[in-house]
Amino acid sequence: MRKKNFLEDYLSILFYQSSNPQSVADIVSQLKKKHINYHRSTLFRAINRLKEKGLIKELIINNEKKFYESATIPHHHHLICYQCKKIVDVDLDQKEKFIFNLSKLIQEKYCFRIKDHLLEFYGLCKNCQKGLV
Amino acid sequence: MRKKNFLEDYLSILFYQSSNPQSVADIVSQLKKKHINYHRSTLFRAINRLKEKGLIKELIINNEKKFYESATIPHHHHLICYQCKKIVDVDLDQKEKFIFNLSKLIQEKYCFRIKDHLLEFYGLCKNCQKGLV
DNA sequence: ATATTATATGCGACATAGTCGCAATTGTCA
DNA sequence: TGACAATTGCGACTATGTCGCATATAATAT
Repeated sequence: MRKKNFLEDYLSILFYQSSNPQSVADIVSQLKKKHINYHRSTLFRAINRLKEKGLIKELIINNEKKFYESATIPHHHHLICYQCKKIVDVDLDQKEKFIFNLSKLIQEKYCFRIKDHLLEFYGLCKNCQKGLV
Repeated sequence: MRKKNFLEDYLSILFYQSSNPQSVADIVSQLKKKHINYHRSTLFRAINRLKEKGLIKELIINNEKKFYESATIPHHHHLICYQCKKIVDVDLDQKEKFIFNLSKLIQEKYCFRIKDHLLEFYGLCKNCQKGLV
């Protein structure tokens, strides 16, 4: 490693501080507000580097673009609002144990070595429920 | 309804018969093999119509493109192989009850009205496990 | 039988996400 | 200082998906 990368450090902090998963587009607009301009490809590359280094994790929460969050956040799941697209972290102890057991059952039945899983809930957040009444 | 749509019927059958979720790209290449040529936009539109009619369901299983499967298939979950990208349906009774209970807990804790959920497992299928040894 | 009309289609433009190669820049270290 | 490795900008490219417009076509009403 020869050259120090300010952008990576900056993004690390940004991901660390943000409470919701971020897309590259989110990052771009946040940087724009602060008058920090990088070429799109540079941002994609920096984020890929962070991912390769294991500092952030890529999530699958919609099929339009990629979302990332800090890898320091413990494994958790998301509530995704159909209406306002907000993504909220879920934290409930009961989940993990069940998913662990379920994984074991599946490994046996399907001979599939499970490395990771994805559990997301879709619906309407508190705010958007009001809007519909 | 004025004009009968052959493409929709054709796609319905195709989705109904396919055992794995299909992307539009998958559909295109299947049709190409049979020398059936439609413009890309036509296929996208036909698939969207099927989705609106509730005949197929859109899945979120990776963040590159959309996948669809017949809506007649009962709700289930997928095993997705990192290596060969194969998508396998999982069927295990225990899941549903747990997810139902979990949903209830989340509704209470987060005031989030859950309409749908997504549970996918990622890892290595039987075949790709062999390849790695 | 013909006119009407809603729907389906092709074509192409456009938007967005993401990748890649190349050249130029820049920090680090010897 | 000079060499090296990594970062960056730029632009071309691919892929997915949407949309508007003109045209074609099947079903319906007259």
